[in-house]
Amino acid sequence: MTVLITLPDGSERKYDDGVTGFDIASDIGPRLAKAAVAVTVDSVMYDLHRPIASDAAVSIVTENTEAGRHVMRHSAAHIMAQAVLELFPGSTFAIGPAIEDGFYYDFSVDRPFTPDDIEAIEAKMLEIVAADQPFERGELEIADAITQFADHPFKVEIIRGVDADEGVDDTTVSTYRNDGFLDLCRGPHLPSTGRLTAFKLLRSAGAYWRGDENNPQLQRIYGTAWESQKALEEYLVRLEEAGKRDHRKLGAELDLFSFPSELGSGLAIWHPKGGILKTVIEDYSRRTHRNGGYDYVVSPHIAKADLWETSGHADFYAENMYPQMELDGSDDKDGQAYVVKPMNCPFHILVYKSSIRSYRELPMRLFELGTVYRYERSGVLHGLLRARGFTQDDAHIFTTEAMLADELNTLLDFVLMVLRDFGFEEFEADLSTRPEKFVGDVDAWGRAEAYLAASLDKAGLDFQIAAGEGAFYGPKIDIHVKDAIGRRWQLSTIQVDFGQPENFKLEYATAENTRERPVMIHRALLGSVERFVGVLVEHHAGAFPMWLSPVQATIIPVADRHQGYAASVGEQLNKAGIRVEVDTADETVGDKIRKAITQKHPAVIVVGDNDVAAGTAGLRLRGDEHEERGVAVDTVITRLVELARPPR
RNA sequence: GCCGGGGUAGCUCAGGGGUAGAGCAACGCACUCGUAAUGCGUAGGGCGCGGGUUCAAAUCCCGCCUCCGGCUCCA
Repeated sequence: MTVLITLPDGSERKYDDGVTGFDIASDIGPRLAKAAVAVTVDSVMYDLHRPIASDAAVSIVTENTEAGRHVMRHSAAHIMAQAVLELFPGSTFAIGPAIEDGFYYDFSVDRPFTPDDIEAIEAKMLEIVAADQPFERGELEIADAITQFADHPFKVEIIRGVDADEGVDDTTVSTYRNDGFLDLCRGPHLPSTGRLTAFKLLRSAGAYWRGDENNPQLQRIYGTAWESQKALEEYLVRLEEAGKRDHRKLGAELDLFSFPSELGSGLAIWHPKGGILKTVIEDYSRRTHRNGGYDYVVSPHIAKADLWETSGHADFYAENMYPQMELDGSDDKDGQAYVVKPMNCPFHILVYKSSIRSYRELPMRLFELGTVYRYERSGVLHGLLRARGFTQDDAHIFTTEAMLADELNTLLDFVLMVLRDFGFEEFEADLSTRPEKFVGDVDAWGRAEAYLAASLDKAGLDFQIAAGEGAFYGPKIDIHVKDAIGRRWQLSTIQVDFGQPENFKLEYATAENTRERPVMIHRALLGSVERFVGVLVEHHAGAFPMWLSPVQATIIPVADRHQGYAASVGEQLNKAGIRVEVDTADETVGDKIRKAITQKHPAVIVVGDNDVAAGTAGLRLRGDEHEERGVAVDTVITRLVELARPPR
C-alpha cells in the first residue's frame, strides 16, 4: 500500500503507508528534519514518528513557529511534571498545558514549592533533557486508564470527563511515556526530551483546581521554553523591557501618582504632574462628548440603599459594594441606609425620569466623569489598572429601539476616534451574547446582538463572539487595544440594557401619544480614567504625546546670568499655553539636559549668551539626536504650540 | 480571600542575634559652564506595625498592615 502525501506547496509524493512526518521531512531536506518537532496531518497534529496510514495533506511543524513552540512547551510541562513526581514522592499532578510564551503544570504536594525547590526541579529537568528519553505515544481504554492513574485523582477526574472530541474516541484516551513517566495527554510531543533546548522555570503560585476556589488549591509552576538559548534570552529581555514600562514604576519616577499605605489599598493620590495629565484627559473627554451630542450631568457619590434595590445592584453587584451606612437615625427612629456608588447608571436614569420624555428628545445622551468605588478583593488590586476608586467616562444613552442600530454605529465610530486620538492604532472586539440567566425577551436580545454585530462590521473591526458572556441585562461589545509592545488591554465597553428601563419604569411619549419603554446603552470609552492613564503610561513608556505631557518644555539657562532671559522665554511659552519648567538648578547644562530627557520632557530649550543677544534659543525635541541652535523665540513658540495641539 | 515572595535613608539595594551601610537623590560650598551625570562637603533611618523570646532583636517566633507574582474577578 502506498499513501499520497500532499505538501503545503501543492506538490504530491508517494510513500509506503506507515511513513512518518520525520521520514517526509528527511526526504525534503536534512535541515527541515532537524528543525521538525511535529507534523500536521489533515490539520491534526501528529508526533513526528507517528505513522501516517492514509492519503493526507501534510505539513512539517518546525520548532521556530508558534505551533512548534507550543509542542515544545507542552513537552517541557511534561518533563517538569516528571521531575516533580521524582523529587516529591507522594505528590500528584493535574493539568499542564502550553500557554502563550510558556507553560505551566499544577501539582498537589505536601507543602508549597520554595524557590530552592524550583531550582532543584529545573536541575532535574536538565538531567531528563540530557538523558534524551523518547516520548512514546500509547492508547488506553478508559477503564484501563482509570486503573493506570488510580493514584492520581485529578487525572481520573479528567479521564472521566473525556469526550470523543478530546480522546482518541469516546472510549479511548492517549498517553505519553518517557522513561518511567506516564502522563495522560493528547499530544503531540517532541520526539524526545533532548529536543527541549532552552527553558527556564519562572515562578510558582497557588491555583485552584479548575479555577474554582471551592476546589482544592494546587501549586502551579510557570516556565518558558524556546527553540534556542538566544530566543529564550530575547524573551527574558522582553519581559524586562515590559517591566520598565510598568505604570507603577514610571508613575513614581515621573512623579505622577502614588498609593500611600496610609490611604488604603487600591486608592491613589495624584501628584501635580499626574493631576495635570488626568485633567488634560478629562478636559478632552468633556470636549469631545459635548461635540458628540452628549449632555454633561453630575451625580453624588452616595445614595439611598433603596435606589440600588430598584436597580438590582443590591442583588447582583452586592459583593463589589461597600457596606451600608445608616444616616439620620435617632433614639426614636431608624435611620436611612445609604451606600457609596459603584456605578453611575441609576443617577442618569433619575435624570431621565425627572421629567416626562418625548420621542423628540431621544436619543438622550447623558455623560458624566463619575467617580465610583468598588470593593475589589485585596489580591486582585494592581496599581491604577485595578483600583478601588476610579472615575469613569460614563454615559447612558436612552433611545428608541428603532434608533438603536444607528446609535450604535455612531457610537462605535466615536469610540474608535477617541482611542485613535490617544495613539492606539489596533483594535479588537468581543461581542458578548445572551447568557443563561437574562432579562428582557429573546427577540429583543437577538435584534440587539445583530445590531451590535452589524456596527462592528460597519466599523471594520475584527471581533470574536463570546457566547453567553453578556451581562444578564443585555449584550455588550468590549473593545481591546494593542499597545506598543503588542499587549492587549480592554478599555471601552458598550452595553445594551433592557433591564434598567424596566426596573425604573422608564417611558417616553411616541408621536401617536402612546407610551413606550426606551432602550438604554451604557458605555465607557476610556473605561476608567485611572486605568486609562495606567495603560497610556505603559503604551508610551512614559513618553506621552506632547499634548498629554505634564511638562511640555524645559528651559535651561547655560549660566546664572541667563536666568532672566530663560524666565522671560518661559513666560512667553506659558502665555502661549505651553506647560514649561525653567531649570535654575546649580548644575551643568549636560546634567540638566539629562534630567529633562530622563523625565521624558518633549522639548528642551537651552539659552546662552548668543541667544540673549539675538532673541533666540537652542531647541532639542524628544527623539532628535541633535539640537537646533539659534532658533528665534517666536519660531520656538509657534512650533511648540503646533506640536502640543490636542487632536481635537 | 487563597498560595508563594518581599517591606532597611526620598529612590535602587547590601547587611541576617552584639546595637545600621553604599550608590543616586536632597542640602551647602566652589565652579558660571552651549546639549545625556563638575568637584568637595553635610545632613538624613522608630530597619512596615504590634506583641514575644533573649543580657542583647533589623536579624529568631507569633499576629497584623502593605507591596509583588499567581488563582478567581473585572473598568
